[in-house]
Amino acid sequence: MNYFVEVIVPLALDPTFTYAVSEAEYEFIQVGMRVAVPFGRSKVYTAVVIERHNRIPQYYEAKEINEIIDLTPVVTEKQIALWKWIADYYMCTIGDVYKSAMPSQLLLESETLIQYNPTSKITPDELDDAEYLIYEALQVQSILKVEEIIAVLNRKKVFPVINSLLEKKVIFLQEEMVEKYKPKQIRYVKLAEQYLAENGLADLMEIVSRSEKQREMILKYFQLQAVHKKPITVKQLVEESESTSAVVKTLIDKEIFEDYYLNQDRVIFGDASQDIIELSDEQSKALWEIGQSLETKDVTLLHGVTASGKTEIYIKLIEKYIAEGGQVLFLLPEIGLSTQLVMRLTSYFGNEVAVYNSKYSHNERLEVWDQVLNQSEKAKVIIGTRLSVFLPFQNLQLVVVDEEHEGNYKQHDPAPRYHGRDSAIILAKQHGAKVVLGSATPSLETYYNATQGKYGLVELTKRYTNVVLPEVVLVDVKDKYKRKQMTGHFSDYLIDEINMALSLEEQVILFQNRRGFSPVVECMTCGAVPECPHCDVSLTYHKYKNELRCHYCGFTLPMPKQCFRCHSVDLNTKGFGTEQVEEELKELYPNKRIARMDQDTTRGKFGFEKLVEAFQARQIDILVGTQMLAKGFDFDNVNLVGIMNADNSLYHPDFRAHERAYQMMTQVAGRAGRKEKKGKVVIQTFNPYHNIIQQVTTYDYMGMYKEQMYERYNFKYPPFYRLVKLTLRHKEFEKLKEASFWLYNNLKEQLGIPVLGPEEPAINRIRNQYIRVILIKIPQNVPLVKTKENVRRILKSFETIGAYRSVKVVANVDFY
DNA sequence: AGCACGCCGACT
DNA sequence: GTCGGCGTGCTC
Repeated sequence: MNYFVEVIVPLALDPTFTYAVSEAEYEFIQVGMRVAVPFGRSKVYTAVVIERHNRIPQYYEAKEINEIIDLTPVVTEKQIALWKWIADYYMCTIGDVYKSAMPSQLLLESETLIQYNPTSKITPDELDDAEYLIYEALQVQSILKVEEIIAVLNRKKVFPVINSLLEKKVIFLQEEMVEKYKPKQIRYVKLAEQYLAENGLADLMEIVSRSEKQREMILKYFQLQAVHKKPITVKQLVEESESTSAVVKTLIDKEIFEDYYLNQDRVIFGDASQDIIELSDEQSKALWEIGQSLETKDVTLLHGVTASGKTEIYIKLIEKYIAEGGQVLFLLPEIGLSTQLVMRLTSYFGNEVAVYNSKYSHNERLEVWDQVLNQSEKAKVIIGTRLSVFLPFQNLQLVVVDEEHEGNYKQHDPAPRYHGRDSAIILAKQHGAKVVLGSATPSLETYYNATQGKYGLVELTKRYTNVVLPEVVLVDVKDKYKRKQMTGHFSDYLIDEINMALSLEEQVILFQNRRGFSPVVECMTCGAVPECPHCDVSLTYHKYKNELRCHYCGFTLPMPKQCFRCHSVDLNTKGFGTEQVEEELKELYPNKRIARMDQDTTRGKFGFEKLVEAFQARQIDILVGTQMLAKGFDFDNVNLVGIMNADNSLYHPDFRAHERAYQMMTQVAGRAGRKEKKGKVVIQTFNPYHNIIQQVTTYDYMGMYKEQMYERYNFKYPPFYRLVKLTLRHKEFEKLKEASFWLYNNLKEQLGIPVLGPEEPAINRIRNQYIRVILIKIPQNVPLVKTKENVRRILKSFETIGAYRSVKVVANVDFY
């Protein structure tokens, strides 16, 4: 009998791979265990077993695995099923998913090591120069890495030399698996067993009667034990008894104490607080409705206006599910921007919460993984970003997706290009768990699903403290300019409002959806605008460093003194960003404390938190910022919010621009008046009669929904059509053009559904690569899976055409 | 994706 | 003559 395992390797390769195992290994291995496998000529990868079988491969000989890494599975079958779903749905390989789903420590690294062969009979004069250099180096250091050999020889190609040395048997290769994770351990003490009996303490006192220090320590131990009922660390014991570790050592030597080590969990929160959450009538009703809805529907949308107190409802829900022993996943679009919410949940649930996101250290991530896998008490609730859908849940009962409409849930850059919310719904389905989606401004897709009865719907129309929604005032900037009532980018009305707020010692938030000082520099003589030499975009002016910067590739240029084309010195800046708003404010309010919040000022590790804290502590009077401001932070002392320019968010060449603009403005507006007082929102715009702006002012979500849905229907967009975007890149314009037409024509002919393109995007070159985009629109009545299979097939045949092989194609499903 | 192999141009 | 460029094919 032959024994094989089917494994996934952490590479962007479609197939799974077959390896041979011995009978004993076969018996031992379970699906979900990791094995180290040789792959290609000299690599060793950590693969995960997804099947055990006896089918002998017909066209090749299976290699043997190197070793089995785990004693028990670290990946569950449900996880593998989810990986398959993601790979299928988002059109990537399962290896891509595997690679990004696992904590890096579980994906061991292989490093090729070169070792001197002591039994070699070759003498140095039989070697050429390069070979001799390596030989010599190995006399000093018996093991060398390939990269060290590169350094020794001072050249890149070293394999021929290594190969020749291997042939001459001067050296041999060693593939060493490096286990990177070492759990941080803490030393604890406990009483030796014989003293655990009733009269143990008395016996002990007898034994140590001659040492006061030892007696004290033992008494302290009993005391601590009685109070905390938890394991006692050596450190704690030494500190509390004001003693030294020498005393501990003596007691251990006397076999009174025993020491032992436990892994420290690096993510530590305090004990659960005794916060008592009292729901308002409105909230209780919503909670009850969610419960009812989840009886029949797997997914329910909680649509509640800003500051309607969704968090309290989530907490009550979570409490109910963990009381039943289930695991709960709480998804956020971005941890960094939700500090307040995370604090709220962690302080409420204390040690039962674990946070999982990519910014945490690898060790912390691995700890959370293990806790979830082992259903630890410390990980009943997982708060995390989209990445958390990959955790090895055992008994998931509830998933909450907060700010469900956020674009951050979608991963764009490296494959897998998955959507956190949608993947979470699939994850929940596997576990038979319930899903609650929450938002003040639900995405059209979700709201559509709710109106179609696919999801349940619960609405909260009142704010938590019964404060009315802020009043929204529109300022027609065009008119204000005409009447000369503008100071810089501030209308007289907005200035009056700011003055009023400041005089009441309230804080003000101003929103400008663009960072930097002013986006572009223009020559006033010839109209030339400096552009990035690698990308097809204009450079952005950053006053702080007085330089021009490309937001796509990071290229920078010192601010030129003259126009690059006509050498005129008359250069001017067009448009404006957060930095300019901040400048103008400093002139208007020289005595006030003004701060700016955008990607540039929050870059540092806790830059964002620091700003939030400073604002909370009222050390900032006026805060200017980008989108970041819109993401759930609640401050009591803000009643005025100004939107500097509502228009630039309206005119993106994107079918979601209007929906996004509505969501963003509504969210920003929601920052105003969260406590007792009714807030005010001032929107400066050139288009006060634009529908979206009108809908924002009247909080007309339904109006926006209906109008946008009408457009989506007419122009064949989601939710009526599913979109797949194919992006092609190549450094040669002509080749790319030809290749993209070939692909377009084949898709068009074979799919029989709308295919658009191949379009040259507005930015048609990034990092010296030209770009073309093809858009596939899949109607509701056309089978999705079948269509994607066809697209895959066509892409395969595209790849077999020699001339197009160097053209990179990336598929992005549901890219919005 | 990596990575080796193999075939072509620019230098010791 | 070699070094190093990139196109091509393969990985169980």
